[in-house]
Amino acid sequence: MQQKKEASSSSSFARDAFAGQNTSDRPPLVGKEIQRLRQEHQLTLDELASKSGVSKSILSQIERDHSNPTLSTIWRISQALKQPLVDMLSSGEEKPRFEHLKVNQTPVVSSTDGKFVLKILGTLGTVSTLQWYEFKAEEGGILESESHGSGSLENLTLVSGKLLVISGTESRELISGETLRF
Amino acid sequence: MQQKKEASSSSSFARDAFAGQNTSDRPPLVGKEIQRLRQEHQLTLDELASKSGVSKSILSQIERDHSNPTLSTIWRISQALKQPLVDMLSSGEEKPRFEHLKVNQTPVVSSTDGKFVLKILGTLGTVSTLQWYEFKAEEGGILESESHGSGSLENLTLVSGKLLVISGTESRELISGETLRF
DNA sequence: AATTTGTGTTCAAAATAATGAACATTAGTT
DNA sequence: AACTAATGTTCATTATTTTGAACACAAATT
Repeated sequence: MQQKKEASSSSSFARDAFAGQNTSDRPPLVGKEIQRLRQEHQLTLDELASKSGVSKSILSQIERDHSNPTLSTIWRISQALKQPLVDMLSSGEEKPRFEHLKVNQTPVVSSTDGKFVLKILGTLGTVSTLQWYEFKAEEGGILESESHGSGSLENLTLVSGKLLVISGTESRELISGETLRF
Repeated sequence: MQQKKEASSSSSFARDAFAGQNTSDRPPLVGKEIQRLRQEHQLTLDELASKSGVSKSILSQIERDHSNPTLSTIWRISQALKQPLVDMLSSGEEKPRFEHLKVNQTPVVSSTDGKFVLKILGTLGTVSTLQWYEFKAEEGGILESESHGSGSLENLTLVSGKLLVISGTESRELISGETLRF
């Protein structure tokens, strides 16, 4: 065998699931992330356990990275937290770099009648496929937008008021505070 | 226990790793994808086994979805195939055209003193590394957040008011309409 | 055709992930 | 403080993943 973890002396599971590996070779540590998500959803271990069908004892261990979960386990947890599975696999530490856009540096597009304002809040540096807008409209304001390309995904959150969104043949009406992804 | 797979009659592993689950609740089937990648790299099971440190027997089972791999196992395979772990899991993920979050379905975190409210507006399906929040605070409200993972980038736009952002040792003060990326 | 060689599958044993119950710990009440 | 309720951790057991060796099968070589 390639690289064997030392046999545990007496307890039935390894104290640290990934004890013998160095930092760069280590599988993603999902514990912190899962715990964060669970707490954001205001769930206890018991509640998440019954929602996900995963026992709370193993949830506890996974959150503290004392166990090396199975794909189906991670999946069931992600389902219960309504979180794409992939999201839980990012971890590590961050090295923040600031980029501060002042008000007058923010590009603005507005209609001739002034019924709406679209602020281009930016494209994220590394993720060039992501764009970020603020959109304000007066009563009856209409914005017709080009298709943003096949496979593009829009995430629209309405801060206040009412909004009718039409995409192709489908349409939805949003009220204040709702989010539409399409 | 929630839902038990029937005990296998004699062999030591389940015939189908996810036998008892219906289609929509099924964890992503990584087998096909792994097999495809292995063949693209022109590796035999033996070769991938020695590259990844995962035994060829389990590789065989995983490729045919007869086993439910562990996170570290998937990780070691993805490393050997020089493939982002995430790509092997995303194949089975589904993404509805519209996803409409009603106000009361939006998870909310609020401080005990009620001085701030954080809404989890969602994670974009395809760009799974993106999360989206709405944050409201009263005068003096403080939110302390965990690290969001290595290489993560935050894009914060202040709709109104004033906000002091502290990350590690650095800090910035924002006024209404400004955007901070870090 | 028989033999070797390469490749994938199955077997029995070992390691460990998952479970439910008991225990520990914290927070809230009397 | 003592008691209770709520939440998280550890324990003993069970279920299943993982392993290395043996097996089966196919393709190539003699």
